[in-house]
Amino acid sequence: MTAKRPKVRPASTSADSETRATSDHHDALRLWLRLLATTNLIEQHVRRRLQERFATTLPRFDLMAQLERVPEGLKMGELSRRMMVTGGNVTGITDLLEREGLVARVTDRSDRRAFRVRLTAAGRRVFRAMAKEHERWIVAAFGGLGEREVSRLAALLGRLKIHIGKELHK
Amino acid sequence: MTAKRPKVRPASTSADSETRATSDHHDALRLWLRLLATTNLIEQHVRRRLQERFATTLPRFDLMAQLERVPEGLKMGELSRRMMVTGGNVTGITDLLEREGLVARVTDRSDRRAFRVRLTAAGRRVFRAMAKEHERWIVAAFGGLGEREVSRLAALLGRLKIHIGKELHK
DNA sequence: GCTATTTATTTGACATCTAAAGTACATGCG
DNA sequence: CGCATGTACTTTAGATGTCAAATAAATAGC
Repeated sequence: MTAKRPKVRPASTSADSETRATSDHHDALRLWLRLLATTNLIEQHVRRRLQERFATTLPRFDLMAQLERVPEGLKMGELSRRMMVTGGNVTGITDLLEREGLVARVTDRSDRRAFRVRLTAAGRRVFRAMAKEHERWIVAAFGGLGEREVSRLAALLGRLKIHIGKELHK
Repeated sequence: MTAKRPKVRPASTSADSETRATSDHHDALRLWLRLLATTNLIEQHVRRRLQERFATTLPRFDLMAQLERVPEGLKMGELSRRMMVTGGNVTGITDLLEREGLVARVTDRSDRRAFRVRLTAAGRRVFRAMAKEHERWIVAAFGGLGEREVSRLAALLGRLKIHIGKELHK
């Protein structure tokens, strides 16, 4: 494992399994902090721009993004599942978007408890403009990486995500 | 830009700049969504465990982690900077931790506007227990990756982070 | 020494979030 | 039919977050 690259490790000389485990721990922690920091950096960037350019927020953008792919609209529960947030949360965001006239709650004929949330014409128009810029921001954010690196990063994250999925049920 | 690496791309045959640009865009977007999803998965996992095992939250854990390294304590502003959150936010979290007896506000003799926030003895004890488990969770989360992959991922994220830093000022 | 500005923190108003309780409708089953 | 249970959403309470305004103390400049 350490064989391939006989890198100097400044802090620890010994290579017994005890020490090894410990530095692996620190590696994992450091990696986690870096992953978190990087993601947050991009996320904050996107939030700020959404605010500056469109006076809106990430959760609203996300909700609209879900709706844009489904012209008939989605039920609250469906939105909640797709966005991986609580129902109460979806209620709140939908309220605000409705107040802004970007989405509408349409009563569901087959189930009077439920309704479909859909983008309004204005909502669709606004979303398309936002999505276009949003994509530019993301492309710029990842512009420092070459095509090779992008696919490597995607592959590593893919493996990580799958492992976490299994880990989660313990 | 694209000139440097005339790599073959399995999915798309045409290689004119228009098509290239478009699929790069989608690659970047997909990568971003995966990065976000992976990070959130781990983060939610940690939050849930902190709640179950210690009836606490990630921001409180983070604040205590900052304090643990500095026995003399840190001023609110310093905490705010290190945690990369607003001052108002730090005020709130500190209030709660103080209410729980885990940190204490100590008046600063040299500046009557400020004070130092420090871990109490109980806070230090509790934090050490949490940190120990926290590290185990993280190690387990990244357990699917080998040492090689960990350092590759760290390197890629490092590059990304640096690029974003520059991008942010535009 | 005194005012103008800056710095440290708190407060207040809002937007997200979650978890848990409440409401209203749907559905299964005797 | 008529109730028991389940489902779809909303509501409420509490913790995070942000930004902007309010306080209070330190410091700069004249």
